[in-house]
Amino acid sequence: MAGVEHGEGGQRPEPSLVYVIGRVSQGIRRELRERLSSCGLSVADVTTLSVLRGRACLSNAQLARRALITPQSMIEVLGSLEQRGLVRRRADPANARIMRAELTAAGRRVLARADAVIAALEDELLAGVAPQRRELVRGCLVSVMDELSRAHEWRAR
Amino acid sequence: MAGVEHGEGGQRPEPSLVYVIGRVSQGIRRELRERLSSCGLSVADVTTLSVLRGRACLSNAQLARRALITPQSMIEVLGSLEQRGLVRRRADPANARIMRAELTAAGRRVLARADAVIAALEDELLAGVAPQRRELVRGCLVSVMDELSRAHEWRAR
DNA sequence: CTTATTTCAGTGGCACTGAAATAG
DNA sequence: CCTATTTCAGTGGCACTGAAATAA
Repeated sequence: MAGVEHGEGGQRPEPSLVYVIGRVSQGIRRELRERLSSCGLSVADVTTLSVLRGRACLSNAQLARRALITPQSMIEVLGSLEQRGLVRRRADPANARIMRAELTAAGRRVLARADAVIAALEDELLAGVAPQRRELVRGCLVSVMDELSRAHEWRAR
Repeated sequence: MAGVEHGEGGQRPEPSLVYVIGRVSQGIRRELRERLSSCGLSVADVTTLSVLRGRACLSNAQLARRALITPQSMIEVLGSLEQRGLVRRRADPANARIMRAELTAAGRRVLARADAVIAALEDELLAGVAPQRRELVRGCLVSVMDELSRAHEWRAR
């Protein structure tokens, strides 16, 4: 008599969007952590690599703002990625203090493998959502992300 | 010449939904951590309290499954909540091994304060999203959450 | 002098794996 | 025995605050 989790069909109050996102993010991070370990990447690694893709040569501070974490946190992720040869860093010609980062060929390769893992996960998770709705949800979340970026940058001053 | 982050208007590849959720969740967790500290609550605390609301008397294992974390992780959160008198735990009359948890009056009170904080955050974040779309987003994320629950329970065996 | 960036050091929340005891 | 739950112990990823040095 262990898994007695029968419906109890009471009308529960609808959980707010923030609560739902919190739970979803918890689950996704868990799944990603497990599946990405085969690529030798952490969740933070992949986030940073993906931010770096197509927008080469970002500074540590810029990366931190885009990933919504502090510069100090980004330093550690970036240091690990550089050590493994997935990212290359060079001093900005116009400002010797700024270190601009970009993907290496190896970084691009491993990111492509991670993309496949993530695409597979996404297919599973969105099995019950119509394709046109997926794009709509993505758009709304991008809007939320922009709002968060504003709050984050504001707080960083 | 510090914040040179001008548009560079290149057409970047659309970030996948998993990536977007990852960034949004990072930002929301950050905001919540900061704002909830005034209530003396962590993000994990609020998640657990909200799961417990309306579904009184859940076991530690049930709570863990609903919060998409391991029973061991939930033990710590629950222990902290119990110590602070926000949650009460009692042995199940039918199974002395199972400890069923429920909110105390104090727990309900502090959760109400957290709800106000969360509602305010939600209003800010969804400023750019039409009301009818919000419900659509919520519905899709609930669907994703169900899928994650299945994966989580499956892996727990 | 002021501001932005990089970076070192220490701290802490939070989830993890492994393993054990208990109850049905 | 077998399964589910609870719980202790140790580990680790990851983001944090604080503070310092450097460059424009």
